[in-house]
Amino acid sequence: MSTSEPSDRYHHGDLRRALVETALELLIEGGTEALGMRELARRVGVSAAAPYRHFRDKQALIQAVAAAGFALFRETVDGAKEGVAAEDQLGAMAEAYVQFALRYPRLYRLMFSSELGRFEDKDLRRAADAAYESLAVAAAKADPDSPGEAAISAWAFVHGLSMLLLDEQLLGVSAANAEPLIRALTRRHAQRFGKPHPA
Amino acid sequence: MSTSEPSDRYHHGDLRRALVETALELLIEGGTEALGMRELARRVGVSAAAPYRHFRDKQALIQAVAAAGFALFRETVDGAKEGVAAEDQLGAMAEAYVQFALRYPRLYRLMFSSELGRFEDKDLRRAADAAYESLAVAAAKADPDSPGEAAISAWAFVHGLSMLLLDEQLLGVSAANAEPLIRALTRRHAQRFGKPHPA
DNA sequence: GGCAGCATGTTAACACTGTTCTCATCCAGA
DNA sequence: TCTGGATGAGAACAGTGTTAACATGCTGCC
Repeated sequence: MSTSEPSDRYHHGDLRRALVETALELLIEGGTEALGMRELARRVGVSAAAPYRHFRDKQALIQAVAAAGFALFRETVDGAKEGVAAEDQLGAMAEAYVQFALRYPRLYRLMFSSELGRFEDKDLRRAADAAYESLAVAAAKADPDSPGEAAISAWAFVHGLSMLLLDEQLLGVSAANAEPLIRALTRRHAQRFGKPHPA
Repeated sequence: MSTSEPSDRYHHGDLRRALVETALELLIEGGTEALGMRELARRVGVSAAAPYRHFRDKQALIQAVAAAGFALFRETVDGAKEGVAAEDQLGAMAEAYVQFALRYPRLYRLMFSSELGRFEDKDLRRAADAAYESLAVAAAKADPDSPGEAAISAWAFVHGLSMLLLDEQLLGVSAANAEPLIRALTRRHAQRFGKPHPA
């Protein structure tokens, strides 16, 4: 909010950061529809053309926002394993993953909605891969026999579950009262894939 | 393509259907960016205002497109279980599910991307639920002990896997050569959740 | 058969958007 | 101190979604 608002100088001082921060707020509140270049410039208190000194495109701006989202995301998921017994870490992280999606639904959607060309923007790609890694290593540790498949499976599961909850596709389960279900499902999944193959 | 193109009359004849069909093509080819009211009208050979006689909004048009997508989706997934042994049906459907997502990535994204207000449009909601059902009953059959959880788990898994493949988030796995992996993962998942609890 | 009414089309306009010019202002280093 | 480059403003352009007012064609009623 009030990181730095000098506001009446000709040069803003740190426009690029201000743009990304405000864009993030705009996105979180109003979704991708509410995130427009002009509206953004208005909020920051700057002319409509100014952002183009810092971002080639609207798309470039969006990529930066998504990258910021991935950083926050990574912190959250990674932090969830602190002080947790090794065998429960995967479950804890999975839970944190889904809860992040539920807390910032529109941001989460943007991060994975992409026609934001995740392939061309290196920063974005790195941020996304980093987030993937933190869950992948936990999954691999839990199922050393087939670490690759375990990672994919875990990631797919939490990602899919998050999307379903966001869409309220799960009959009778609203995002509000979903916590117990999340707990049960993520733990159950982690357990099944965690234990060595059951013969 | 050539269902009916009279083209030079003042009244089109069946504009609504033509709009949805063309919008679907437009979406499949160019993604949600390429799907604009004016461009759509142009393609159909009609004035820019004409679509508004049949759809209140751009959003309403998009909802109709998504509903059509869900219908096609459902046919595909449902059809995959024909002539397959009962115990393999869930796996076959899961495979068909992911392959649909890979064949029509932009359509699939739209169907689940929604800020298309899946809650307000009854037709769309029904179409989506119908698609959900067909996989859910197969999952429930495979794991009668906890049919609810099994359904959610299966759905989440295939949905998440689809999204990951679309994003090329899976390192080294491009959509092109993904088929063996899909086979292995879906079968493995179906099996694990299919067999009654181990231990 | 002729005619009213309604559904469906058109044209013109509005407000808004992303984007790009050109010009103004500030700041940093020679 | 002065100059050049980075960063801002302002005006303009093409394109968009949407609406209002008008035109056309089809259908059912006398």
